[in-house]
Amino acid sequence: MFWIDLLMKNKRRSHTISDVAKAAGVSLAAVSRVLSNDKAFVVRDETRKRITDVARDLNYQPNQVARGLRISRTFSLGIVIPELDNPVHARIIIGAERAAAERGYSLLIAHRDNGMVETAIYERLVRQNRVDGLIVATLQDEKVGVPALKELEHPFVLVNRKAKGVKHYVVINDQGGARKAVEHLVSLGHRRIAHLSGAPHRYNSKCRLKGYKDGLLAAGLPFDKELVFEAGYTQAGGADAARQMLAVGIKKRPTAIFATTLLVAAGAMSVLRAEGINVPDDVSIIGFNDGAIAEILAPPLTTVRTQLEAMGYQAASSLISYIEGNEDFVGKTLKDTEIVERASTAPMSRKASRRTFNSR
Amino acid sequence: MFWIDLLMKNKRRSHTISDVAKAAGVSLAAVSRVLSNDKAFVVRDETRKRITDVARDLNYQPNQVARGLRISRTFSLGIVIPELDNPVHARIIIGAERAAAERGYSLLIAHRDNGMVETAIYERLVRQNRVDGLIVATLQDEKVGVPALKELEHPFVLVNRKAKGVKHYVVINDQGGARKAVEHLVSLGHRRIAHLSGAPHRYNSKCRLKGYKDGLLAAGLPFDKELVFEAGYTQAGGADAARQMLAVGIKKRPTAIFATTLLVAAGAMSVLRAEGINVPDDVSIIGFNDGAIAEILAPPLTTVRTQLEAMGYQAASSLISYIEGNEDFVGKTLKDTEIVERASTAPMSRKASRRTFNSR
DNA sequence: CTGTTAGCGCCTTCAC
DNA sequence: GTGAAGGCGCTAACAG
Repeated sequence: MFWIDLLMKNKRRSHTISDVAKAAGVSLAAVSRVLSNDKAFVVRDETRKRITDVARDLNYQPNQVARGLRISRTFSLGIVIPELDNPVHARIIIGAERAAAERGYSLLIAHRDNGMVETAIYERLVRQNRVDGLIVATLQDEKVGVPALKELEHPFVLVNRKAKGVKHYVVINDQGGARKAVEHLVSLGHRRIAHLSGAPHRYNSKCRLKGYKDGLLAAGLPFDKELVFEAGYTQAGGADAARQMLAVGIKKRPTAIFATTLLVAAGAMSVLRAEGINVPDDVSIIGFNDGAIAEILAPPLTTVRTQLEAMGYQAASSLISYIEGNEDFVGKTLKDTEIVERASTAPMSRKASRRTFNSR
Repeated sequence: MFWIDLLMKNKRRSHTISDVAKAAGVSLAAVSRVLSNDKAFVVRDETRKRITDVARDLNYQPNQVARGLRISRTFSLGIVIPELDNPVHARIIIGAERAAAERGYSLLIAHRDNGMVETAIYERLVRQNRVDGLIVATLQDEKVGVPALKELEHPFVLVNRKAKGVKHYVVINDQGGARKAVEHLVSLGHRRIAHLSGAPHRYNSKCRLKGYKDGLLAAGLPFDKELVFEAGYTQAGGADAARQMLAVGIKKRPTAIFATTLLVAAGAMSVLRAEGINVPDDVSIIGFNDGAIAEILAPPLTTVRTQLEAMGYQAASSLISYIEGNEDFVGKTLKDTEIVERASTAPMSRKASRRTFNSR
C-alpha cells in the first residue's frame, strides 16, 4: 500500500499499467487481463477487485495509442462529409458521434472540400492508421470512390446513399417518404402535384422521384413529366425551378408542390410570395427531411420527417460491430417516415382551385 | 532495385519504414530522418531524393500510431461542441477542420450532450492519449470547467468565449459587431432601437449588449433598459421577447430591433408578421452572425457577418503552433465585422414613424 | 492460475 | 554520413 499513496500524490499524471500493477501488488499482465475483461483469465474475486479499485483510485486510463499499436486498432472512426454546414449532415454526425461515444470510439471528422481529392482523404485516414473504419457520407463519383475504398481493405459503410457492389450501407426511406408526401397532398384533395427534384443522377433524388411516382400511381393520378422541375439542392435552385413552374402556363399550374429539400422549398416559397401566390391558399408545399428551418419559414413548412440521426447512429454502430467481428456487412433502410404538418399545406379549396386557373 | 518491384506489387498494403529503407538501399534511420525533415541530418541530395522517391512510389505513410507512441503525440485535436446542428458551431468546426488538415492533424469531434459531464469528455480524450490538444467551444460552468481543463496539463484553447484565468482563446468581435449593427440602424434614421438579448450571464450576450450600448452612446441616444428583452438563443425565445416588446405600449414601441441571433430574429419576425406589423416598413430588424437562414427568411434578414469560420481556423492553428512549441498562449479577437444588407432594414420613413405611434 | 517476455512501428541517441 | 539498439505502453503467447 506504499505505492498507492505515492502514486495518488500525482493523480494528475497519466499512469501506466505497471503503476497499477505495482500499487495492486500483481503483475502487469494480470492488470491488463482484468481491465480488458479477458474471459479466459480466472482470478480470485478479491484480486480482481483490488486491481479495479486501484485503477479507479489512480484514475488510470489505458493509453490507447500504445494499445492501438499492439493490437492494430485505434478505436476511432472516420466520417467523411461534404458541406458540414448542411443540417442534414449535421444530424448524421450527431447520431454517429453518439453511437461511437457509447461504444468507446472516437469520431474523426474529415470534410471534403477545396482541392483535396476525396479518395486521398480516405487513404490518408486509413493508411496512417488513424481509424478502424470509415463512414462515407459523400461519394462524388461512384466509379472512382468505390474501388478506392475497397482497395484500402478497411471496413467502411456508406451512409445516405447506396452504390453498386457495396453491401454495407445505411439509408433512410427516401422513396417511402416521398410517396407519403404525395399521399398527404392527395389526401388534402390536390390532384395536380409538382415535384421540385434534385440532381437526376443522385441516389436520393432518384428515390424521391420514384416515391413521387408511387404516390401518384396509388392515387390513380397520371405522372406528367412536365410537372417535374430540376432544382438541385439549394435555395437558388428551388427559386429557379419555381419560376420555371410558373412559366408553364396557368392552365397547367399545380395546386401543390413536393420539394426534395427544405432549401428548395424555401427558395420556391420566396418566388411564390414575390409573385403574389399565397401558400397554402393558392399552392400547398411540402418539403423533405425535417429541420429547424421548416419552423422559421413563413408559413412554417410541412415536411416529411426522416430518421437522419438514427441513420448516423446505425452507420457507426453497425460499422463498429463489423470491426469487432460481430456482424456481417449488411445494408439497412430506416423505414420510418412521418408527416410533420405545419401551415404550408391545406386542403385544396374551391377558391384555391379557382385562383389557380384565373388569378394573375 | 529488386525490392522496389516486389513491394510495389502490393502497393495496397501499408508499408513500414524498413520496407522503404530496403527498397532505397539505406538504413531505416536514414529514412526516418529524411522523411521527418531532420535538419541536423546531412545527406547527399541524391540519397535524399532516392528515399523520397521510393517513399512516394510505395505510397508510404508513416504509422501515426507507432509514431505517436514513440514521441507522445497523436497529431490530432479534439473539439468539444454543444449543439452540433447549430450553424454557428458548424462554421467553427469547418474552420478548425481546415486548419487541422492543412497541418497534418486530424480533428476529433466530441459532442456534449445527454448525461456525459463535460469535464469527463475532456478527461477521456486527453488521458487516453487521443489528442494533443483541445478546442473547447463549450464551457457550461466556468468555475468547474476551467480548473478541470487546467488539471489535464494539456494545451487547450477556448473558442467563442473567454474565461477568467484562461489566456488562450479566440473570439470574434461580438461587441464591435453589435455596435456596428446599432450604427447601421441609426444611419437609417432609427432612434428607438430595441435589443433582443441572449442569456445575461453568457459571454457573447454580455459583449453584444455592451456593443448595443456603445452604438447608442455614439449616436447620442439614451440607453433604456426597457428596450432590452431577454430572448435567449432560440426561435421561441425570440418570439416571446417580441411579444413582450409589443406589450410595452405603442408609444414606446421601437422602430428597429437588434437581435442577438438569427434564430431570435426569426422568432421575432414571425410574431411581428402575425401581428400585422410589416418588416421593414414598420420595424427594421437586424441579426447577428450571418448564415443561410438569413436568406431564407421573409424578408431576407440584414445581419452582421462575423468571422466564424476564421475563428475555428485560428483556434486550431494557434493551438497547433502552441503544441509544436512555436507560440505562446495568447488571446485573439477577430476584429472584422461587416453589415450584410438585405431587406429587413430600411430607412425610418415618416410613414413608419407615424405607424409606430398610431397603428393598431 | 500468474509472471516473464517478445514485439507492434517508429524515433533517437550513440558508437562507428 | 550510417547502422544497431533501446524503449514508448500495451497485449498475447508462452512458461512456470
